Amino acid sequence: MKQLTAKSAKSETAASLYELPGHLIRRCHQISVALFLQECAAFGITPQQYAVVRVLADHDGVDQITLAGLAALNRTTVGELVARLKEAGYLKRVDSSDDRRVKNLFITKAGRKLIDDLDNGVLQVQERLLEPLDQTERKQFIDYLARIANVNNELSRAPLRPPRVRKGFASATLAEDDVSR
Amino acid sequence: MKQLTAKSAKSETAASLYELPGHLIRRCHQISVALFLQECAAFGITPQQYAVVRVLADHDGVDQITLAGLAALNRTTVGELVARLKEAGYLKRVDSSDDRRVKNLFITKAGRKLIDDLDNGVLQVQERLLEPLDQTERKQFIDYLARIANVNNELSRAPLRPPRVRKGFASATLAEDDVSR
DNA sequence: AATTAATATTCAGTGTACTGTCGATTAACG
DNA sequence: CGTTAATCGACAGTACACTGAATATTAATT
Repeated sequence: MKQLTAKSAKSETAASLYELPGHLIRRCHQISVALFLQECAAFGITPQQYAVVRVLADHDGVDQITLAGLAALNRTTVGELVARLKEAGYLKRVDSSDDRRVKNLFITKAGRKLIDDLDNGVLQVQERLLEPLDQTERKQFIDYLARIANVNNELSRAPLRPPRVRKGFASATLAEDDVSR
Repeated sequence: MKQLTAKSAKSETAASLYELPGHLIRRCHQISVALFLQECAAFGITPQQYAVVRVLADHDGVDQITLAGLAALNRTTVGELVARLKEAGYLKRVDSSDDRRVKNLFITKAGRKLIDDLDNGVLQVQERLLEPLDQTERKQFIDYLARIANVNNELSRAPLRPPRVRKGFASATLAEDDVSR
């Protein structure tokens, strides 16, 4: 038995492209990136590069795969980002002595300074992005985003991953809890 | 006079990376893309390619720049997408007789069939994406996204643009109004 | 009509975002 | 302890997402 709703009518396209969440999310992402680049133009840094350095500030010494998980980026993408950030002097790569496959990544002083310098700018970007919403709506919006991102995390091709606890390392940062929520 | 809030304390970083709307939007975008690719794997099509064909279905015969505006994509990106979609047989490119700079783009029967075939899949993608939210929240979320995208539209590096009314063309589709809202 | 300005497309270059595969190395298993 | 499995990083390949400049052409201005 056919449903007699509007959607079952053959020629009627489901919803306007301009109302599809996927399309809207892409546009919001474009705007977010544009605002970041504009705000941080003086530093010649991208949002993804910022995320990588920022993660490193809290998890100094991790390997690239772990870093990718913590930044929700693909391993190959992180490899390229790391190469550029190393070139720019914001991080260092050191061959691990424990595991000859691994390259440990360490934030430099310039990297820490970058995070400090960008702190206000990053906040302002978020402010400008959310300007169309009032305070209550902003909280809700962020909550919705977080729920969608976290509940569907494993559906992503580059999911967020907490750092694996490694052999003799007593994890200095209480990472596990921090990431998942 | 210094404010004595937490934020003025030097070492305290403003907000967790994982709570920044920009970062969350990127992760939601990743998930949205992953879901689309998975759902439409049989057709070998990406969300952006879908958007382009979809726009063309409503604005057959437009030039690339107009198409870029209607899909909120960069002109160069659209050029590449068009090349691939032409190769795949979903659209045709015809040199304009009016203006020798212009290449008019036309959707093919295969293109229209694609849109039809993908209709249900696209709806299911949105459904799965928004699953963490209840019906009321979904409406709100979409409204928030639309407001952020539309109010900040001009801040994007690839803003949404209604089609310019061209010389002797009585625009068949009521485009203007459709796009802005 | 000649100069200037604007527009459509393309090209070269950079950066993000993956997949699939490979070599080197380490961990797990029997 | 030796085979197998898993893991880290790199490479090749594809697609999206831009910027800035060049080319060709049309529109606007003097």
